[in-house]
Amino acid sequence: MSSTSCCQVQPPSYVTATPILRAVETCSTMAELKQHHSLILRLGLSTDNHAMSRVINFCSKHDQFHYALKVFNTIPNPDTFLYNTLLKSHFNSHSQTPFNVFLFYSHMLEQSLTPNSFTFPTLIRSCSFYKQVKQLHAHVIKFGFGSDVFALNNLIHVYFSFGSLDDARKVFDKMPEPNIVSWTTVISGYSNCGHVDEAFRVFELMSHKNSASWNAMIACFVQNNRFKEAFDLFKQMRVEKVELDKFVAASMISACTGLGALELGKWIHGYVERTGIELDSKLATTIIDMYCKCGCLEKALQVFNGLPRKGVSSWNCMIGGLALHGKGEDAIRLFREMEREMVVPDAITFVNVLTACAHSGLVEEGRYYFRYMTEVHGVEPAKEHYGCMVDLLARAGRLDEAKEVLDEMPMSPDASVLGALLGACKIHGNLELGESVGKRVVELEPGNSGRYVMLANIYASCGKWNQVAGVRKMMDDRGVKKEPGFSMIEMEGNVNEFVAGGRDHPLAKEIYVKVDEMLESIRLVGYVPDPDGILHDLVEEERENPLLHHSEKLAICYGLLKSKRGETLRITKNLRVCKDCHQACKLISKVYDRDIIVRDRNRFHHFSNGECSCKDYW
DNA sequence: ATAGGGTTAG
Repeated sequence: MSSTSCCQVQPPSYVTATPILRAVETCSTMAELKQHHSLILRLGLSTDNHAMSRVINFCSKHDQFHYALKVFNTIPNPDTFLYNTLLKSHFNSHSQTPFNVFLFYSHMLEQSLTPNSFTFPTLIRSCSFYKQVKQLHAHVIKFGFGSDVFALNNLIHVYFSFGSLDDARKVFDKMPEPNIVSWTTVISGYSNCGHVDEAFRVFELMSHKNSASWNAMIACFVQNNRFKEAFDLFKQMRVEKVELDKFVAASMISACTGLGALELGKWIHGYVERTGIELDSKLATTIIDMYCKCGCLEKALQVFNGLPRKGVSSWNCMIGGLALHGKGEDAIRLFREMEREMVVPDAITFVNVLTACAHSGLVEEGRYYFRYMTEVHGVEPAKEHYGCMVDLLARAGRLDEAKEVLDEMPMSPDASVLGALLGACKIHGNLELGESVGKRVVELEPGNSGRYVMLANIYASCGKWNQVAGVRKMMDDRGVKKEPGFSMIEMEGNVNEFVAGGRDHPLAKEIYVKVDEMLESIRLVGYVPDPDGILHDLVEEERENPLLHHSEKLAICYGLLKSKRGETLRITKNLRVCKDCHQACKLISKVYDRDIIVRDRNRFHHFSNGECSCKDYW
């Protein structure tokens, strides 16, 4: 037998390396991986691209970009695959390690490596400038991926995210064979840019839809506050027997949150439990938020307490929910518990803690946590935190101190910060400051009708009627329409909407009879219409029905008609409840012996036995 | 032999 030694063939590394590479897959921690890594090096595989890509890929899955980069830099001849793997690792990571994706890509080209079909999707999604997208688009074509759906879908996505609808649409329209992902990307692209109707046109053109497509459209309606249409689409989806997955569940629960539709929200939550849909942290947060914002704190706490693992967002959400209900002390207690459980609070946590203080009049506590946030947790105050402090102080009547915070904040105050001060000026009757702040706010947000209304209110409360008229004229000249106020109440699975003086409801006649009866019975216990809510006078259709037929009163009467004694009425209002209705609600709760929970734009009012949970502090 | 796109929180 002749010896084979002269032509001994080394088996390819992937044959010999298989066991160790498979071992890499079974690692569960980085420490384990590092051991395997050193074993790989000892086996002489340090130049084996395949082995190294497995290692890098593992780092990628464990958000260890830093280590991935270190490994990459030791590889003598990385191939396209390795470049792709590292790009992906960077894209997935939250690491702060400085890394220039585009430099890396050009380096790859300099090594005479050609990008393949896996290169562009990641690269395109890593763009931070519009120009980069344009350049990469050219490369996609140049390297022959002009018909590659993966590359093109990513281009569509990124063009939309830079607000370039035309570029995105052009790519989509020219695609030879767009797939379901392309269509869905276009729908959510339009959605994020607020083009709901265009999104819907595209949706209707789709011949094959799956859960993701339905969800994209439902989410589109939800994100653009068109909850009713989200509900309708959901019904249709159920008829067509499309799977209700966790994404659709989450979107619909948000829709319920938007409308205050507790019953449907409960049903979907029940569905999630029945069908064993995985309750991940996002879905859990959505559910908790729904219960909080639909006025059911007990249920929210129950879900929250039942979570096996609570992430920051779950804590944030629950703390925010308590704040919304004016339960400042409870919110602070929960925050303390969060710290004990060693969950690291973030900027949002403190927004919620400070909001809780503001809504409960906990001025000293608010000041304390404002300092605490930076000193103990290293969270630098952002605009929102200053906004909370302004709100906290101003609401408590310390307008001068609020003004100080405003002047001292390092960034320029935006409309929401000034708006907080403005609202407080109204409550505490500081007309001088109110006027100057009001004018600033209007100019900062010239399209926001609420700001004009607030300014007009300030003028009205000191009898400056000429200026009130001036504000109204300014709105007309600029074509700003007051956002119409409406209230909703869910009954027998339907969401009923009411506008002031509206007569569209099928039971309008009975409702108005009930309103008259109700007004009469609260008059007997001292109700006097309070015309202070002059803002409603700014709206044509409300002028005929000042105060007495505000949407919340109509919704309550409908609720009284349709529910049994002792049942709680839950009303959702899109604007803030006015002073007159607030007073009326207190009396109704007493005369009719009903709990009434009103969620307005800012917070909850829980009326019971003649009193409100906000203690008139809102 | 290894990698890929769209949909959900505060």
